[in-house]
Amino acid sequence: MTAIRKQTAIESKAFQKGQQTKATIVHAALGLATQIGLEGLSIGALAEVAGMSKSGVFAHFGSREELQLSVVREYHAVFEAEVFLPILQVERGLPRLRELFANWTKRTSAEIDSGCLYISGAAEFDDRPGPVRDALASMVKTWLTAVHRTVVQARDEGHLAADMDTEQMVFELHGLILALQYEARFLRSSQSLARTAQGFENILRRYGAAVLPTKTSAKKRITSNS
Amino acid sequence: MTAIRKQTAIESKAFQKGQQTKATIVHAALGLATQIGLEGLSIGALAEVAGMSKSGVFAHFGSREELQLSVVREYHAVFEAEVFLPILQVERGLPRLRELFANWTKRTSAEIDSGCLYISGAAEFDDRPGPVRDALASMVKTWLTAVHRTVVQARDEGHLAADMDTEQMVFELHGLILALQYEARFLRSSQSLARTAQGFENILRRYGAAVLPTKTSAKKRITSNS
DNA sequence: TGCAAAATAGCACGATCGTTCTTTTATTAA
DNA sequence: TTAATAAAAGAACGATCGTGCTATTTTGCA
Repeated sequence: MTAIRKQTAIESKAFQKGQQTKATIVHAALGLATQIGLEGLSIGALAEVAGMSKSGVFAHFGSREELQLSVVREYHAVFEAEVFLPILQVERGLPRLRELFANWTKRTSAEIDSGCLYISGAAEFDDRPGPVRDALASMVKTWLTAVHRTVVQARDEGHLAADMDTEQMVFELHGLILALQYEARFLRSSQSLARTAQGFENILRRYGAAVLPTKTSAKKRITSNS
Repeated sequence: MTAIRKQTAIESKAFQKGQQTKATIVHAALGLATQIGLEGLSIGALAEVAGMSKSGVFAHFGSREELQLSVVREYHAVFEAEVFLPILQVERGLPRLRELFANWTKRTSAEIDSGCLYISGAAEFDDRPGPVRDALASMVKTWLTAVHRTVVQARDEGHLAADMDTEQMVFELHGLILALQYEARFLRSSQSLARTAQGFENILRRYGAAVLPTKTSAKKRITSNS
């Protein structure tokens, strides 16, 4: 039974306890970072909430910057799994665009307790060059590109005006999300969610969405529309 | 001549050297805070750029928090003088609203080198209760109220649709500014300024601005319009 | 010019920061 | 079960943080 296993330490999954606790640490670090910011994230405080020693935490990353990068990557994975991947199940065009914005809104507003790292990180690192800033900007651009692609698809499906400015629409959608985060999270305004939804409808109307199906009836009405 | 002056130290402007250097310190602190954030602002670094000792700087405020509050108040004064006060010279209605947004945009985009404290501060203090957060939120609300008042005036002048949602319009305008700051300052996008201007025109059109006078011809055309 | 008070500097404190090194504990493979 | 190795802890470092205390310098008025 023991002789059967011939795998070396390199090709095996051996010594994987570290990876597991590292994942736990990164998860805790993301929670801290979304509350007090990536710059406010300290190894000492992280060790305390993780129930470990400072050096124990530190050994997993080798530097504070690498810890920050791990947190950014973790947030990217969470954001992708929660906002982006689900919309691929919805048919292209306006339905998918609606689903995208709904998820995006949900993520931003649900984060009244946790905060959006893409937004707080931008404020913290817009004057701080380095790998963390690069990673953040790269991931945000990736996401905005995905948003743009979804808009283009909606236009190509005939759900938006053919001569519309797709990048302009992405810019305005982004503004709605940022205003939602700002007014809901910082100003504690309770109406931000409704204003965001209304703003989305206003933008859709302007960019030539002939039919404005509701989220529930979107899929069937659009297919019979194109 | 000397006997005439009977003022005490309290009612006189005597010993005002301190006020002067304090103003210099706050000005330098504002420069630092807009670059590295209110939380990143340290007394040691501030003393260095001010050419003073740490304790010399500290004595003017008594605490770090009071220093942060002074910086916030200073930014409020700068913002008011630069963005708000000038628009009062322009006649009420759409012309003033245009001027307001132009100044706001200018302030945000010109701050590609200095940063907007209302935005970075919101990201830093949305989860940090205390006097600094309260001061920031209060001043932002004051400004947004002024924006709303300007919108209401434009509607009452007949320059916007009578049944429009004024608060919704302020929300969307705010979103444009936030998107401008985000994409210009963090993502280094060169097109943000044009997108912001285009977004403003789109919003104006949606909220029923019948005539869309250019900035230069705004004043005369509007008076003959109402 | 001299005197009082304000303004600034100097110094030191406890705390926390990121990081390095050494030692101990936990885990895995043989 | 034992040897090898990963994982975690412990301790200490230089630096910087905010802040208090005590001198020293500068300022403003008589």
